[in-house]
Amino acid sequence: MVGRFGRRLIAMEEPILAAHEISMWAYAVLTALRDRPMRTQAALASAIGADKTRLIPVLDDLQRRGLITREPDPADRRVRLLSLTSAGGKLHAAVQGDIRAAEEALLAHVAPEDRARFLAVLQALNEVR
Amino acid sequence: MVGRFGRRLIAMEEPILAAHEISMWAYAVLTALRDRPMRTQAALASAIGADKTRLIPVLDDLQRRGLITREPDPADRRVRLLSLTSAGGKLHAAVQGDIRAAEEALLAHVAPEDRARFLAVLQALNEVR
DNA sequence: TATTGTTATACTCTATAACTATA
DNA sequence: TATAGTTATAGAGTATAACAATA
Repeated sequence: MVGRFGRRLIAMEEPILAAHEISMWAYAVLTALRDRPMRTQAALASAIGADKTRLIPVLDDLQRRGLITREPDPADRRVRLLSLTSAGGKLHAAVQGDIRAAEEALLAHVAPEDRARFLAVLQALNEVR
Repeated sequence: MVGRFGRRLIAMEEPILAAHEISMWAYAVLTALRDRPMRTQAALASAIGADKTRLIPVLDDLQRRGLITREPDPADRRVRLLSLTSAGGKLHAAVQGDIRAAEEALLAHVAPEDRARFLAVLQALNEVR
């Protein structure tokens, strides 16, 4: 059931991401960087559960489109300082808004008191152990 | 959250399936055939949301291990009649038992009244539209 | 020598197309 | 000719290993 629901959500999000010309990984990057800038690409990769090598083309694209900054740290020129540009922040907000609206529409089929309980249990299960 | 929970469940199930030397697709096949035998491989594939071509090595293996039968229909020798053997049924029951036990252990962290509600909402969300 | 990022390579999963056999 | 199943091939997505730059 969880698998089916997850696939349903992904199917629901895909056209939204496509409309903003952004991949799921790119969206994950924007979300992570909105929470806080990162000092290394490896830290970003582990934060979103991705491999560092498969993040590189994603970062290349985001940088080329002016959605993130990616500069060598003057103190240690091996590492790349990553942060969101204002354009990146705006795009993230737009995508997040669309996704939340779609989620709300789906959750509208559930009674409000069940809805809150459902989300709380889901969160609790994710925090077990 | 749903994605994270789904990945967690998959990670939980993987060692169980591996212990029984069975893949996730093979388990899906056994489950579908336990519910009812199938008249064609294509019907089985669509029942479990798989492509018919990627089912073939799975069926080859299950047949070789004596877990399913797979015989040409005498009435139309193009189609293969599929059903579970008793060994297949036993293996499915064993795997399902182990998976259910692991799920119960996880759900034990949730209050019993929340648990039923959670599963009901999950099912309802899957039935929307 | 160790670490960050990058590139090249290989591997897994999946889908598409071509083929065989039956009808 | 049309359909069920099979095989061969190609395409994503991902991970592993080798490499370059910097410390």
